[in-house]
Amino acid sequence: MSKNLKEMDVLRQHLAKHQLKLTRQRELILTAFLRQEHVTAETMYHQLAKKDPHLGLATIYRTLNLFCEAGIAQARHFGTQTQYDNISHKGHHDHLICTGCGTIVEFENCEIERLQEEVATKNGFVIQTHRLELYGLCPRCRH
Amino acid sequence: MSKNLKEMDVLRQHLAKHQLKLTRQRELILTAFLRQEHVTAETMYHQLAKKDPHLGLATIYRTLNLFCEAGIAQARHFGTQTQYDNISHKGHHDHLICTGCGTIVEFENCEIERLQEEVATKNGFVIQTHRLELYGLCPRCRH
DNA sequence: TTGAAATTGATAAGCCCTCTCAACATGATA
DNA sequence: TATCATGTTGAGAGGGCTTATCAATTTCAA
Repeated sequence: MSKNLKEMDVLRQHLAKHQLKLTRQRELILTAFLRQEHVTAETMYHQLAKKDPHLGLATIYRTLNLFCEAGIAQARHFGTQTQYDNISHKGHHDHLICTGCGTIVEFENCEIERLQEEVATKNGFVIQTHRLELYGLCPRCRH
Repeated sequence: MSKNLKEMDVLRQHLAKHQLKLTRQRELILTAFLRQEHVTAETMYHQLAKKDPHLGLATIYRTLNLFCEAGIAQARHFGTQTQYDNISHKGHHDHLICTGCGTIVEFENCEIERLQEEVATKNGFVIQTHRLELYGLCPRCRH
């Protein structure tokens, strides 16, 4: 609960800073978004159809993109679709993605993160964010 | 030269194994593909228009996807387009991307690759490919 | 050389996402 | 609290990129 409030505040601040408004739809979508690790606009569209049958798909896309700008979500292209990851609820994590069944396993590896910083520094870059995806076959799809 | 022959052999073997045929277009596209680091289907379409004005865009897409299946190329979604990377000509590389000016710096880091394998193994996965992108500010954009 | 089977080119179709715009909601202001 | 300028929404049209369709053509094993 308190976590949701925290995210809601991040959103509120972002909205205030850009002369945007907090709408019923944005609250609804944020609440549902925070309950999950990754979502697709399409997925949320179906999930939320029960709570608000008139919620439009365009609004979901717009709102998820808004979350990205606010630093609450992160867009990731997977296959032909865009996945929106919840990056603020818990620490950053990377993905192991099964090319067979689409299963996504999350992982964190400090050592890799440290090496990334090293590479960035060596090139004079300051990292803001990163994305690491390992594609392969999960145990079940390996035969 | 000998390298191109090597790739051509990889393709030939893949074709033979799947009852596919080596066509003039496939040779043409492979030769052009091997000369570059990353390409877009659209890019190749324009490049090859001079050599073969009737070469269709669909054929290029089909052929690049074929190269992916043969292990010669690797598809990567970048923005709204698909980039096809030449992964066999030289080693795999990752990207440092400047969020300020869009500059892309390539890098390789064996240690990171090794740790990725470790993570995959720990989760029972067999990695086929991966993608690592570090987003941040380049030296010039840091003020 | 022949012919079954794969491939091509042109374009239609499909998918995912964004744009458009009239109707509506929000929230700063009085 | 009422007003109203401005942002937002929903529905569908539009758009960019990629794949499917299919008749004509090419490949290659026999």
